[in-house]
Amino acid sequence: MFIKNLPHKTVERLSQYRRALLMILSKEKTHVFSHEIAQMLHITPVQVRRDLMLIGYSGNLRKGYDIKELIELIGKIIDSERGQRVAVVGLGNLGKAFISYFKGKRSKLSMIAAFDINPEKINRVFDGVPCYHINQLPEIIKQNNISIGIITVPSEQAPEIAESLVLSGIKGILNYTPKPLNVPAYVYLEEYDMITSLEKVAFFAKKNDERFK
Amino acid sequence: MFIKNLPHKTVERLSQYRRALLMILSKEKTHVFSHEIAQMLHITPVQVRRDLMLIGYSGNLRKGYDIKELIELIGKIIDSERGQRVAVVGLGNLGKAFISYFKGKRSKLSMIAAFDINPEKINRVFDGVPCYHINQLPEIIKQNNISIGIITVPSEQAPEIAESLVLSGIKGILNYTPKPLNVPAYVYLEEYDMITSLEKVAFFAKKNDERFK
DNA sequence: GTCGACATGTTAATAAAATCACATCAAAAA
DNA sequence: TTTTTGATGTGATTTTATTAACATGTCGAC
Ligand SMILES: NC(=O)c1ccc[n+]([C@@H]2O[C@H](COP(=O)([O-])OP(=O)(O)OC[C@H]3O[C@@H](n4cnc5c(N)ncnc54)[C@H](O)[C@@H]3O)[C@@H](O)[C@H]2O)c1
Ligand SMILES: NC(=O)c1ccc[n+]([C@@H]2O[C@H](COP(=O)([O-])OP(=O)(O)OC[C@H]3O[C@@H](n4cnc5c(N)ncnc54)[C@H](O)[C@@H]3O)[C@@H](O)[C@H]2O)c1
Repeated sequence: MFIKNLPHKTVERLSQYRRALLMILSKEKTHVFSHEIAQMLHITPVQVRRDLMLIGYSGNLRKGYDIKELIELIGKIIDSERGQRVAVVGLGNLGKAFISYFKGKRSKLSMIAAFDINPEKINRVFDGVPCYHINQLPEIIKQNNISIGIITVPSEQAPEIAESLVLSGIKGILNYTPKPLNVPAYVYLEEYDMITSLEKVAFFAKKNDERFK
Repeated sequence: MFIKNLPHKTVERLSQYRRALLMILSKEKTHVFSHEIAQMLHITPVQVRRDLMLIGYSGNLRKGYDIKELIELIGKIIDSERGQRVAVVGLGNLGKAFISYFKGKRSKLSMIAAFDINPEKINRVFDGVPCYHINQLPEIIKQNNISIGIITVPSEQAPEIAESLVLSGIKGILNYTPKPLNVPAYVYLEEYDMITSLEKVAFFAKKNDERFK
């Protein structure tokens, strides 16, 4: 299912809605109100309703939104119909955290492979995901039609890993390294840095503190 | 130093600028142009100049911006003068990843303590950070005047940890758990979920793929 | 010296995101 | 029945963020 020009922020929230809905889904509770979703995510009910409007979903005026239906619809919109395959490069603390968190989650996304350079990790299976030597990356990526790569190697290695991923035909990269990467325009790149998040919290915590004093 | 109403996004980028600048700082290279910063972070030079304008920094028309000066100024704005102390709750994969990444980074932010419930981790030092039993949390937080908490425990435990942090007087929380938390308005809360990032990449990778075909 | 190349700094315009305000409706209560 | 309550859906508006446009300034080449 395709909806033209869904705003970036809406896409992000749809993913969050789904996560939150999966969490409260149960036999007893089949419906949910916009203000309930809103409260969970610390946003306004209007925002929720507007997002759902954009994806063309209508709730029941008296009961709210059908949780199961909504989860499915969100899937139809943000997931790729044929599924997408994912690999993690760098099976250290962060790589492991990701894989173990990912395990057992829903999905059209499947975690297919990990890569590392450390012999102790290679040819072993971590949380259901096999780890290969980094040299095998191009081969495995192509063979399995993996389209998304997550980079969690030490930052100095990040650029060469990114290049290798791109050359192997990857379509999207999620970079957890603080090293800024350069990729062609047809590859979608997202970067995240924990310290930026922390500094943001620090800044607004300090500001809040002054305000509420 | 205080600048009224710095936009959220600008605060975020200032942190990123500093990180990038620290990375390229060297004896040979003392100055940098807005387009160089922009390229590293995949934004436009105008955006960079505008942000720097907002914090009142002027560059040299011919040489660009003085890297050292700029790093310092950003610090004056986003850091708290007296410094802020940080604790990590849950010393698992993610908690460790954070601490080891944090180590050796600049800072008015100091990582003071970790907390866990696993006896094997308690009373040991990980990457310079001592780990205490979770029961000691209120005491240690208060004693050390820790104002920021990072939550990386299993998600079921997150709400009680958050409550305990709030009761101990914390000012900001960074939650890596997928469980939505509720905290009073005077506590700044930031939540991050890797899977949302991944799903975003997946969505735009798929979209890009169609566009460039 | 003056011209061209190329930065910065800033105002104005545009775009993106969030919110307001209210029409609409379904069910419970009167 | 009729009224009240409390939800959804959405155009209009406001706020926030980004980009365009350009005035200004510096230096090197000619
Ligand atoms: N951005 C963030 O939020 C954040 C947070 C923590 C860590 N980090 C960064 O993420 C990266 C990983 O952190 P970590 O704590 O997991 O580190 P780690 O040292 O635990 O893991 C790195 C892994 O990469 C492997 N590796 C090294 N070189 C490799 C190569 N050429 N090819 C494949 N694998 C290779 C290592 O064997 C190791 O298993 C670091 O760059 C760190 O700075 C980022
Ligand atoms: N949001 C994300 O991006 C993301 C990514 C990966 C993991 N996670 C989440 O982060 C959390 C931690 O992930 P992980 O891979 O580090 O898990 P982990 O199991 O490796 O670590 C959890 C740690 O918390 C400790 N712990 C358990 N109960 C505790 C309590 N009551 N008090 C103090 N400590 C306690 C455990 O002993 C363990 O050391 C999980 O909730 C996971 O779902 C989130």
